[in-house]
Amino acid sequence: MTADKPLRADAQRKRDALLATAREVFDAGGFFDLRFDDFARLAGVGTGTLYRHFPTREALAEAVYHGEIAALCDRVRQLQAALPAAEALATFLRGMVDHIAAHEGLARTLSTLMATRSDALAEGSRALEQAVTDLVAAAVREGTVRDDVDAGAVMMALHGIGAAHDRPGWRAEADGVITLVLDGLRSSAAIRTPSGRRGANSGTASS
Amino acid sequence: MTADKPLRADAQRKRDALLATAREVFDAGGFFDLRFDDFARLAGVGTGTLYRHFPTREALAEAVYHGEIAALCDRVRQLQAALPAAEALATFLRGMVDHIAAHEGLARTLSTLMATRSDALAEGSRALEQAVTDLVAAAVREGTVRDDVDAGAVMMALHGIGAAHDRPGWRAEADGVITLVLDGLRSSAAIRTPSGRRGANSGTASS
DNA sequence: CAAAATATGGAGGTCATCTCCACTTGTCAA
DNA sequence: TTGACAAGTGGAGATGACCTCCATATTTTG
Repeated sequence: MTADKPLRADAQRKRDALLATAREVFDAGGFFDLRFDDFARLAGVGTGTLYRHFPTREALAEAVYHGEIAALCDRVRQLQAALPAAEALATFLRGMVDHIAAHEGLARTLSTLMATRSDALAEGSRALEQAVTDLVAAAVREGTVRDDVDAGAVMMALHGIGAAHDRPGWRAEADGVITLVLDGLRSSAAIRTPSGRRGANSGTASS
Repeated sequence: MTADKPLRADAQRKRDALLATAREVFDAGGFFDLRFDDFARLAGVGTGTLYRHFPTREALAEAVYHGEIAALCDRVRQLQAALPAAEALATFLRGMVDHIAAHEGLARTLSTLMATRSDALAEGSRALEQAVTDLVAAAVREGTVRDDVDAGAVMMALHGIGAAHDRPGWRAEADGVITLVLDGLRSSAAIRTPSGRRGANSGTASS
């Protein structure tokens, strides 16, 4: 995937400068308010160079995002190694809320990107999704989590939390979502609903 | 809120044309791929007229969105009148997934708007949020739903479903989220977790 | 019917995005 | 070290979307 092309020394330096500046702006949340050209100047490179390294805004974002994802994946694996799966999952999800809370700008930027151009970003976040899926699968094997709900649902809920981060009562609501998801995931909940499969299509709210 | 100004006959006709076209493009999901000027031509009006009626893309979207929201609010109230609150809530949430599935383009457009410019849209969706909040409150009074989780959490989960609508296994995952939320909302789940308040800050995933 | 009020539409200004290429910088073999 | 070729740079300017402005057209009213 990452075919390391021997990049020229000079080029590497510029690229790093771009990436460093991007990270700053990204985290400050002003990623979309800044003219792309000015962004180049801010990083101390010419527009041409900026476009050479990152053809689009999204490409740049994706590069920054990549490191972030890697760190989160590491954390998932650390937790999985240290705790029972169900607990690891709970801790990770709670920690995710803290993390998003601590990096508001980043969350904002990411959700915007997700909504507009999901192609590259969705691809990049696949790794995190895989890690979470593994964790959920482990919890299912433990018997502490129901097996009739896809791990993707957890990602979806997480996505909702990130995307809605500018709501007034965000923190409380985000904690609420996590609580609902975790309690909903307990196997006993599945037992309490023995009918199993739930109908997919029913009354539709016509517009 | 909607102070009806006596609009000139001609103006009303143009406005309707704009709105009708908007709804089509909106539903087709091409709302952001279409040049705003071309949009005017498509509706058979001049650019000036377009901008007179809807100063920004968002304003136009908001106008379309408004009707949608009203319909959903109606549905919430109908269900609440016809069923026990907990059941009404479940039916509404399941129905929402059907609805989003049936209007993919609209869901896509809305989530994009939410992410980019939440001001007007968030304001417009307040009505729906209020209706859902009422419904949850009724279920809490019934005793069929826990009282320690904000109704906003449900909206957040819903938001996540809408925003992630282009995932491969969307339908199954969306149903999964709803299942988790509904099972998580059962009062008994709260009883099973008697410690009550959950810590807000713990280990953070440093980046 | 005339005139006053209201609305139209599209030509053109403004500004962010992106391309292109003359020039600079790095690399490598001799 | 040096020359020469490859690799990269940067910013001037083309492109094209967004929005404003106002001379003209359409309604409404007295």
